Amino acid sequence: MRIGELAQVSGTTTKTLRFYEEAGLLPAPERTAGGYRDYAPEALARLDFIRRSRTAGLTLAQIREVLDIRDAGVAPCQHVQDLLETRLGDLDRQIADLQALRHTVARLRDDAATVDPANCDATTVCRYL
Amino acid sequence: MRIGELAQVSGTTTKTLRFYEEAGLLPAPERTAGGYRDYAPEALARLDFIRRSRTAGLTLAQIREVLDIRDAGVAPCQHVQDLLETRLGDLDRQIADLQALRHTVARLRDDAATVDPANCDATTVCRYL
DNA sequence: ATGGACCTTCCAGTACAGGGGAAGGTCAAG
DNA sequence: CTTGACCTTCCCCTGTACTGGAAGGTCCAT
Repeated sequence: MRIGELAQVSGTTTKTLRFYEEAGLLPAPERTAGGYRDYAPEALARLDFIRRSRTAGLTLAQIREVLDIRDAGVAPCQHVQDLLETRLGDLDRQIADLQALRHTVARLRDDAATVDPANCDATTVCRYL
Repeated sequence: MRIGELAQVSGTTTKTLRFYEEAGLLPAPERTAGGYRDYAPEALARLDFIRRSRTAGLTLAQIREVLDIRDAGVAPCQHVQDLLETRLGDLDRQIADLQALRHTVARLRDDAATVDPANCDATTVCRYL
C-alpha cells in the first residue's frame, strides 16, 4: 500500500504519515524498487489505534510509550490503564480550572453589563479587568 | 524605574517586559543617558491590567486590541464587554468538550479495569483504545 | 516521449508566550 | 581601577502536532 492510499483509508494525510514515522510512532515501511514507501496492511490498525488514542486526548509522546511497550513484545494493558487514570485526573483538574475561570469571567461580564458606558473614561485602562 | 525593578514589582521578568514591548502591549519607555529603559509609574497599572486579563484567559492579541482602543483615547468598555461575552462562550464550549471527553475516557478506563491483564496479548495493540 | 499524478527529501513556518544565553555597555561601590 | 550587578541587542530555542512548498524522481497511460 502506498502512502497516499494509506493516508486516504486512515483518514489522514501523507504529511502526517511521514511525520509519524519521523516521530517514532510508525515503523519505517518497506520500500519499492523506485523508493516509494510500501506499507503492510497492519499499518492501518496502528493508525486506528493512534487516532483513537488522540481522540482520548493522549499526546503523541504518550501514544509512543504504549506502542514502544507493545513493540517490545509486552502487552501494554497495565500501562494503558495507568495512562487513562492519569488522563482522567488531568481532565478533572482542567475542567475544575476552567469552571473557576468561567465564574470569574461571568462575574466580570455581569459587572461590566450593569454600568453605563458613558461613565467610562479613557484615562484608566478599564476597571472591569 | 528600571526594567528589573518593574519586573519585580509587577511579578514578571525583564524578558517578558521586553517581549511585551516588542508585541505592542507596552509603549516604548524613555531611555536614560546610558540607554537603559526608564519606565513611568503608569507602566505598573498597565501591567496589572495585562495580568488580570491573562488571568481571565484573554490572549495577548485580545489584550492588545483593548489597549489599542484605549490608547486611541476611546473608553474600551463596550469592547471589553464583548470580549468577555465571547470568552464566556468559548469557555462554555471548552468545558462541554472536556466533559464529553471525560466521559469517554472514564468509560475506557472502566472497561480496562474489569479485565484480567493476563488475557492481554501483545500481538494486537490494545483493545481498550 | 510526454503529461500528469504520485512519490521522495529537505527546509521552513504555523500559533502561543515567552526563555536561554552570548557579546558587550553602564553604573555605583570599594 | 576594578569588580559585580544590572542593562543593552541579537538570535535561537522551547513544546505540540503538524502544514507548506521547493526541487526533483517514478510510474502509468496516451
